[in-house]
Amino acid sequence: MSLRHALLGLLAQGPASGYDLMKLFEISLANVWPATQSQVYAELGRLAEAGLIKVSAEGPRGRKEYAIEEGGLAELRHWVTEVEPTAIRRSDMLLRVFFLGQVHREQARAFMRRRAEASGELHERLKSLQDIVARGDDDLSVYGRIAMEWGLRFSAMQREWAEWAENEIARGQEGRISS
Amino acid sequence: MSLRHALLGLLAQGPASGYDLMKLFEISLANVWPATQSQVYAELGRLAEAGLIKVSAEGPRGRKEYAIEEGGLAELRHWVTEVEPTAIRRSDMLLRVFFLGQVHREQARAFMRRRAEASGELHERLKSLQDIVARGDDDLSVYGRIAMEWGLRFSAMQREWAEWAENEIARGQEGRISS
DNA sequence: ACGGACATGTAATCGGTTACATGATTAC
DNA sequence: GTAATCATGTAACCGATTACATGTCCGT
Repeated sequence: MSLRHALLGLLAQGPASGYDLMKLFEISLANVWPATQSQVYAELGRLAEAGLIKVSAEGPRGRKEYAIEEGGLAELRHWVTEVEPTAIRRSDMLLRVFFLGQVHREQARAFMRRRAEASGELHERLKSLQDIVARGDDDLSVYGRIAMEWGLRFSAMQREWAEWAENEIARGQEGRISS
Repeated sequence: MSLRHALLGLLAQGPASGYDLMKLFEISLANVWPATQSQVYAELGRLAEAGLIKVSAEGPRGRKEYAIEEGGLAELRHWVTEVEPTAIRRSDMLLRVFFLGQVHREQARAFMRRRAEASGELHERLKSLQDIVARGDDDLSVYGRIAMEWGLRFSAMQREWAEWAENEIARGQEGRISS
């Protein structure tokens, strides 16, 4: 139930409407916790009902601005520091790796080559995003930079792994695998 | 809809019952695609109805052994080689990083220290698992090793990142962040 | 005889995705 | 006037989780 905490986290930086929050998701959290519009509005309703946030202002077009309450801040801090992050992570990429024995060895190598390529592209994309992102020493910059660094290291690691793997598969020589 | 392909992948290695498949999940795919018992039985029913697998034998206690069909193999191979793996990955760990500005700097450092620790433990756990896993040159060993290598590199990368991050936070000095 | 493993299923609930639906305000 | 943007909501569906429910076979 992390969408709830993503919303609390954004509201902790200041009041916002559902519409504002959607835009914030798109620019800041899109890569770590994507959310859809229907989801955001529904969860805001639940959060308000639970008393963790409240409608702080109403504007034109039925705009409702929400502000975080003390209970919401407490819940956010508790979740950040005391709830252990999820350990297991589904990966349909690694799932495919397990079944690479079902295709020709050359196809398996092409799979790895493509993975290396995609990771390289991600790495470049993040690097150019990094240049745009604020380089200040405020909280958001410090922690945003730390999250960004994870992405850079991850994409680099995955690219190197895929290249290593392509090579590893080649060592087994050509021909058909199984069947 | 990857559970479907996980099942096809396992059945591609040979016929099995729902019960067998559950055990296979636990030992081999638990870390990349966990599945529950109810899910497995339900999906087997759907796969059989779609003609991608069929009941190949019936045994005691209502045991139904499933075997993969040609259509199932084709679907599996198509999914492995031609369907692009999911790019975005949710991470409630990184989501927490974004909101670390909401807690004391010392708590943020403790968070990173704990992450480094957990990644180190994961790394060790995988290393000992590696020693147990078959070291042959058959398909499953080759590709199992490649997936394992990903885990080793990932956990190492994450540990190094967390240590770097803990340091990075320290550079901003002590005291309260925001609020 | 009995316990543990084998074996299959259903029901309720939840979080997430996609699509649909509607309307108000503002800038040009 | 009108198009873009602002703004909120509902409904159907899907995959995954948790809990419940039931019964059989095998080894000792």
